[in-house]
Amino acid sequence: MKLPPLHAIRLRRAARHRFGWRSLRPDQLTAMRAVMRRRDALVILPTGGGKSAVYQVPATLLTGPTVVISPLLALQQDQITALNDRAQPELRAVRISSAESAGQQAAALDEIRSRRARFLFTTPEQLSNPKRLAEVRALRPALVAVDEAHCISAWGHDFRPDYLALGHLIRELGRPPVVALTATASPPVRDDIVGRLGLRRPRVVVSGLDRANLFLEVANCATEDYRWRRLLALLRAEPRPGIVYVPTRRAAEELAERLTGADFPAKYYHGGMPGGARENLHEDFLADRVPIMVATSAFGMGIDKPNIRWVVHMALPDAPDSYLQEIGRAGRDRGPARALLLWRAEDVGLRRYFTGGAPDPEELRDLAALLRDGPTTRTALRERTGLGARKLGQLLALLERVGAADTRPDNRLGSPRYAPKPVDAATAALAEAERQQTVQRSRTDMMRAFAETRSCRGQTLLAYFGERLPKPCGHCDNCHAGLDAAVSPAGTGTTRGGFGRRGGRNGPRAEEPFPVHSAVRHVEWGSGMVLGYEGDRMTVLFDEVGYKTLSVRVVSAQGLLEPQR
DNA sequence: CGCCCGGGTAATAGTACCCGGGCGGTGCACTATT
Repeated sequence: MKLPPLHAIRLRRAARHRFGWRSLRPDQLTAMRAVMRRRDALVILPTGGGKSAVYQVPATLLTGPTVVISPLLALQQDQITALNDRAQPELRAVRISSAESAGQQAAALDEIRSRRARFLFTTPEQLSNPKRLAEVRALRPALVAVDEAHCISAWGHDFRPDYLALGHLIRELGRPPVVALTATASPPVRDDIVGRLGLRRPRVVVSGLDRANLFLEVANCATEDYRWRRLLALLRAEPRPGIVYVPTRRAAEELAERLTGADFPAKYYHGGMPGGARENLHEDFLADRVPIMVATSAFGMGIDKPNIRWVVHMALPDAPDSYLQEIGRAGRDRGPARALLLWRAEDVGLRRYFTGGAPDPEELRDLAALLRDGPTTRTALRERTGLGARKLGQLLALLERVGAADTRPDNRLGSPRYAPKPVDAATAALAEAERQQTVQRSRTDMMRAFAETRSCRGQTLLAYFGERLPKPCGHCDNCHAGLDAAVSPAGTGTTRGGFGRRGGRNGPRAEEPFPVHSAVRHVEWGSGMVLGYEGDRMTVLFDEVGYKTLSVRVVSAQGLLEPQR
């Protein structure tokens, strides 16, 4: 039964007739065909790489509406507007969120029911309301698209706990096929998405993460003043617009003011600003009315602006995940763009703080005990424990992880039948928290290693994401300086202009004892996955201790790793 | 974890240092007032 080509034709036709897209790229088509065969998919494509099309085109061919779960209301608004401007009336998009009145929500459901609209945008928080879930279920969705799916991993564990329950919620929707979409996801984040959403043998589509038009530069700044002067140097040399990322809200406000005073007109943006102001700034930036945006990490998700010429980081990001996401906003028009990281060792302190400390074992134990009294709500638990919503969410996520808590279909929380005793649950949850923090710290370590490397930065960054760049990237400061060749031992180093000396052929080589992506075991750190090689260094991601960089020579000489099936 | 700031002390006039406390990111939804 060779149906796929037929789907390809139908998909291309739908893309052309329904949306006016004249061609589909192979990776888009691959993902769409998986959806048409009712298979789950995990799609990792750069923003602006036609991610939305992956669910929008199949949605026009399926019988039944498509539910789009997306993290930010502002982002949803943009997508809805784009769909309604472009698509035909019966393919309209509607939304259910806190921004709609009860009347508008009812009208939205009605439009879907009567087939005057096909896309329903909503949030995980909406679906976690049992009444809402039942309403959406009654619409018999044919497809669920989870946009910005990395939020499951980045936010679910503490910040927005409803993200963690998304898999359960989708099951309750009748479990239509699920397509999860994101611009960047490292291997553990991918695992987290697949696991949390309960994706079944998903088709994984990853497009190349390497961006040849993006020049990567890093400077270690001994002083704040040097950091400032490097920023000014870039601003004098480069066209606008651009984004300056800072670690705190206060820094955003102060730096914007300082820049404006120095004749570099800048605005600031952070999560503490009123919604209206944020919306206006967002619009102004998109419309080229803000030449320089100084912002915290609140700014940027879903910004699909082609002409951003540079992104500067005024501090070390918490992980390569965030870094790649943020620099990826530059140069979408494929024109030359710069990513400049200005960091100091002191930056790490703030990251350590954000990683958080150990939870209180007594609080964990008491909470586990309360859950055994029978299913209850978050609100009731908050009242009985006196914990804040945020903290409660964190503790519950940990207890769930160790089998001491579970979420019922009605969204109430209880204790599974064979749950461990509260004391044991607390011990296990504490260990789990420690593991998560260790992994998070190792991510920051990898970010720092990226900043400090004298090898090709493109290769280093991609190795973190489990991708192999066969040759030095040629678009980073180290490649440019010829450092990669000068410094690395008889490894990946090639002289500039001499790329490809070692070829780009696949397969393990003598100096690469384990294939990339193969499973290994370390005597002390347990099981892990080989992510990549760079000169004499190899990067391995361990389940328990996170990312580690090892010397290949030492690994081979001392037999530190062994292959694992 | 590491900063900034304020207050105290030491020491001898203007500055140097220590110590403790506070602060630091990301958003949904809901409620209560205007």
